[in-house]
Amino acid sequence: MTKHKMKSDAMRATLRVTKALADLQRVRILMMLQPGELCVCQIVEVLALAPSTVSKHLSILSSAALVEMRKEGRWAYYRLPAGTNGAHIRPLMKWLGNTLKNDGTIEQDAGKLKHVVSCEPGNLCRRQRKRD
Amino acid sequence: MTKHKMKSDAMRATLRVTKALADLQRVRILMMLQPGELCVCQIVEVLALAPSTVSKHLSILSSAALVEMRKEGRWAYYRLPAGTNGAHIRPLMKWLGNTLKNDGTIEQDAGKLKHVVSCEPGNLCRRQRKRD
DNA sequence: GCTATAATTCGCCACATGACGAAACATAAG
DNA sequence: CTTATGTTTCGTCATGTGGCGAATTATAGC
Repeated sequence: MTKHKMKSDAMRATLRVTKALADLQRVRILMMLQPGELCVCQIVEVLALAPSTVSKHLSILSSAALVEMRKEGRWAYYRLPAGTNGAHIRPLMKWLGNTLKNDGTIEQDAGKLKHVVSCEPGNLCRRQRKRD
Repeated sequence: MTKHKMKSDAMRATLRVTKALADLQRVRILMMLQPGELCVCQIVEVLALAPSTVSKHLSILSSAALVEMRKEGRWAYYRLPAGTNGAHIRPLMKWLGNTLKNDGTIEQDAGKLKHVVSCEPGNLCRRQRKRD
């Protein structure tokens, strides 16, 4: 059963996930989200990339079901999928967390995050605009 | 300690692994190796790719420590790292196996493998040469 | 030593991917 | 309604990646 023309649906989903994990910036995002949800501008601040670039990364992570999104007003908050939704990829996240223990980049990102989360998103984006 | 200029060694290793997993052919190879070691020409036979291409894939998997190699005469046998060597990536392989349960491509590969392993490597390569 | 052969390395090409800025979109504020 | 602003989409470009065949390497057999 479920044979004709299904052409490896599982493989497609699997590769969406592994490809999503095969990029430095996306791994940094996932690790940043471990403590809790973040809005796009906060991620932009830590990664120091163009908003459009970060948005693209988030959409790739989203397609792989590695993150979930929530809109609140003008802001978009991203988080790791909780509960049943995240069950499938939980082992991967655990592996990621283990292999990246003590990684310099991740530690620095966590440091920056501490400062970033203490600001209102609004102030943050205003600051980003100033820099042009 | 271990700070100055180490520039995220863990991250480099992690990305070597995730990038290695982010390709259809390499995932097929890893799944093929679950039952046991295979020589290059057997893998070539199943994937139906040029030997040079398969060799490249195997070297990428090797750099990521996802496979080990053993030379016997003219033949090179590849296998999943066993015991302590494979401990780090075991969770990943387990996840891969789970998500690819019932995948069409993987099932077909397993089918081809049954026929391929029943031949001597020598005969196999002879057959491949014939096809030019 | 020479030939045959399994595997790898190299050079090349087509295509995928990540980066940016500009433009478009959606929602809050005036 | 109009403006301001956070995010996304689109177009473009530079770089990375996967594929092959030719050349190279290493080992078995004559």
